[in-house]
Amino acid sequence: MPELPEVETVRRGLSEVMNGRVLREVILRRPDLRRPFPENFVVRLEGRRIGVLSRRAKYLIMPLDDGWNVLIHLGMSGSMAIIDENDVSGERQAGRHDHVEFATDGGKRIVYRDPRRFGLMDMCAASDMGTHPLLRTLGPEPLDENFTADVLEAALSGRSSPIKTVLLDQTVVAGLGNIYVCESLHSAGISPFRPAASLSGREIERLVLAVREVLSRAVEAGGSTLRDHRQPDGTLGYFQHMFAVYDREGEACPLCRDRNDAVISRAVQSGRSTFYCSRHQL
DNA sequence: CGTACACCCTGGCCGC
DNA sequence: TGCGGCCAGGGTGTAC
Repeated sequence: MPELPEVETVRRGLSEVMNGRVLREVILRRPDLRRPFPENFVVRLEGRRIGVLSRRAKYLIMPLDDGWNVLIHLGMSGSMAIIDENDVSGERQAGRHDHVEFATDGGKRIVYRDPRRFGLMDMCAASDMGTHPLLRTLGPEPLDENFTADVLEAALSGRSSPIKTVLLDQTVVAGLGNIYVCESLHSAGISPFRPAASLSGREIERLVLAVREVLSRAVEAGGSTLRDHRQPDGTLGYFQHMFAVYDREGEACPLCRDRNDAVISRAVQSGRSTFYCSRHQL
């Protein structure tokens, strides 16, 4: 579930209760997620003051006042819940998939849930952000200025794999997942099956614009659900969003409204579902 | 190096 | 209601 817009939404929600706060207590309920937690994780966090939360690709970055950063990846099923300690007065019991808790000096408890445990947490010195193994190979941020048609064209050149697959490669562009790749290609009118290197300069320009548009609209949608619809249990990261093609096999293509024969198709590429409109994605 | 695929893990849904 | 099979938004390791 969590791709760039969802992680960004989580970051914004957590910022309100974590930025500038001291970590009063950290609880680990198991030794690992997808990989083990860093050595002495709890001790290295407790008592530290948090700086300003940021994000790189699908990683949440929590800077500490001793020059270390905590890296958090939500994997496929991770989410964060904000709990007000005054509301529950210690009677809350941890759910089966509540693996980590961060309690702050502001009276909030942030709970990391991840049923499938494909997420991870790691630590990285602020000076190593450019060299850390998890961050080093990441491509450009799609919403940054340096994600340009020229940069994408260079990354696509020499790649014979389908454009769908290549856009999922985090070294090409960082933060897209299966949903937003489908949405972006649909919006740009480009077939997911095209060899990446076969895209023309004009198509690549369209694709860059589409990626930007699709992602920023999703971030906006996340922001509004954050404001208007904070869930009762405080869960962040799951918000309703209307997709044009994703999971809409058999429905009419919203970009081909004049044609009642234009229907969303589903195919499997590299073992993952692709949703597309064969009429206008060429 | 680029590509294809199995795999990590749990839960939800569908058909029988 | 129970059960097997299939599916899921991510990333990595391995083999070719």
